[in-house]
Amino acid sequence: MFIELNLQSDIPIYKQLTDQLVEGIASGILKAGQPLPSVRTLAADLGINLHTVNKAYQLLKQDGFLEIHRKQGVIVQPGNLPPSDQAFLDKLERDLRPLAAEAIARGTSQQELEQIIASLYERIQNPPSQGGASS
Amino acid sequence: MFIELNLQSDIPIYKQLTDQLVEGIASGILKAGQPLPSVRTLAADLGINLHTVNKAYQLLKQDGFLEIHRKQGVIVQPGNLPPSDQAFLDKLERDLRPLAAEAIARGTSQQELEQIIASLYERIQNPPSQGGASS
Amino acid sequence: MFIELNLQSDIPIYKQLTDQLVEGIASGILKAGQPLPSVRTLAADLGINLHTVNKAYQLLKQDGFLEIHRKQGVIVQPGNLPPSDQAFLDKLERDLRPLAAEAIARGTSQQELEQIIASLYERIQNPPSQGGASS
Amino acid sequence: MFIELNLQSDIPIYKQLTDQLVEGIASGILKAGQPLPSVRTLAADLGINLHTVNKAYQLLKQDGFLEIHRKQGVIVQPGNLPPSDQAFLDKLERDLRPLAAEAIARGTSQQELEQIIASLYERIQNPPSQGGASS
DNA sequence: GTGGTCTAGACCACG
DNA sequence: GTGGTCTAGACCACC
Repeated sequence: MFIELNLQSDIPIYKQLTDQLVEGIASGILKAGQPLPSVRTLAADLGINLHTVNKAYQLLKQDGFLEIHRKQGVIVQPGNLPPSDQAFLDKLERDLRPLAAEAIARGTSQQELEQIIASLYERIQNPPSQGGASS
Repeated sequence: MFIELNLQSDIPIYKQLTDQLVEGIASGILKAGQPLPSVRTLAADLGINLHTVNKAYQLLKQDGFLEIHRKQGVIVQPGNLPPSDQAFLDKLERDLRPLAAEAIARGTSQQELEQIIASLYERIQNPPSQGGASS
Repeated sequence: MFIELNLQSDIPIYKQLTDQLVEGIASGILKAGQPLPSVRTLAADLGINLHTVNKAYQLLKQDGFLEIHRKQGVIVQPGNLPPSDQAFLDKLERDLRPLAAEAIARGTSQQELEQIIASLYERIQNPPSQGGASS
Repeated sequence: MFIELNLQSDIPIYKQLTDQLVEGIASGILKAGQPLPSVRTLAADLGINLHTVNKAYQLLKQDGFLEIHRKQGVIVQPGNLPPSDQAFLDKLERDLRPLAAEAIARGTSQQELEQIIASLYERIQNPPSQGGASS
């Protein structure tokens, strides 16, 4: 797996895990229907607690990014990924609001912020490990 | 004060407080040098504990948004607000990354996200209570 | 632990704690990566409140002397300790200034003062409990 | 007066006052027997509370740096200034200890610290406003 | 009156 | 069991 955890970070491990799995889906590294390691396997690989992996998987299942089957194991949502509906856009705005407010208070221009967004879109959609590997 | 807390939210109260105070500064509702309520007063107004208000004030002091004085109480940083330096932009990017990743995974276009940013900039910089109120 | 508090002193308890922990790090008694007692354990050991210990730990974390983890607890900064940069030397000078001024006013010679410094360096770097204990 | 207060500082005003008066004595700017402004005058000059000046004067009187007379007002100790006795050297060491410990922990060399001391001795004993005014 | 410090005891998130 | 958060109530330093 491409997962890299920082156990010293202030960000909870399960959050790092969900974030990177979602980014894997966003980038196409994880494709629809693709199986993911079992809870035990991934926990062992990453050297973390089994419950932590399970929590991450359950959260992603709730959000519709994964399907969890007793026998088949865990697979990336093969049907429709959760949509960009109004509820999501509202949540996005709530999350962005304090970031935008601090940016404004510090004098960061709207352009600077949008440039960061653009840079992230570019890099997430074209991850380094796939560059020129498409042929 | 214009602060509105949701005591049931899973966002810590002190975080809601700091966020809204920063937004107040960003919007110009809180002006440089302006005094803020004492920890006790604000705590009483908001129906929360004085230590929670104090924690929020201390964090904003650390970040350079407030000055705290023995007698004078708390005032909005009258000198230079913290700048939009590279360290801040880096932190901004780290915070934005998982949001952008989920947006991409859900099919939110870069334009939609930038529109939310634009909307936030507009609304934070021109808060309702100040919009053209002079006419 | 080697911590000794004077609860009657006018020096805040959390300050006594941070001072002694920093001295422990300076002396090598506390080694990089070494775990420290949990806030509850240390508070109980020292007969003080857990919040007081927590405050000391948080301050040392801010300064880069400690890392605080959810499960693992608190450990001495295993990476780079905070450096002796210009900002620190400036702060040191600001703190030393009133001490030097009073020393001069009382007729303490520069040599006497430097001798105290030398003595402190010697004793902190070679604490009693480690002095040649290998023979 | 040469006193400069920073009302925004974390250092209590009375402490800034005593520090600067002691430094004035150390530097020779304030000479033995020299009268100091009355509590009211100095408070008015500095724009601070009368009680704050009074507290500073009382502390310096306790330490033997000033004499306070009902009619004559306040004068710099005309007799013997407080000596550099063992009690003072002990206090100096107690105050220096946490500074030295942090310096060691950060890798500041003993030479660097002594250089700061030397620089302070030099500058306090030869204040800018007296440079070349001795002839 | 202000903030600074300390205590006591509670509940929750994390792993 | 760990730290994180919140509450409640107290005393002190500063001005």
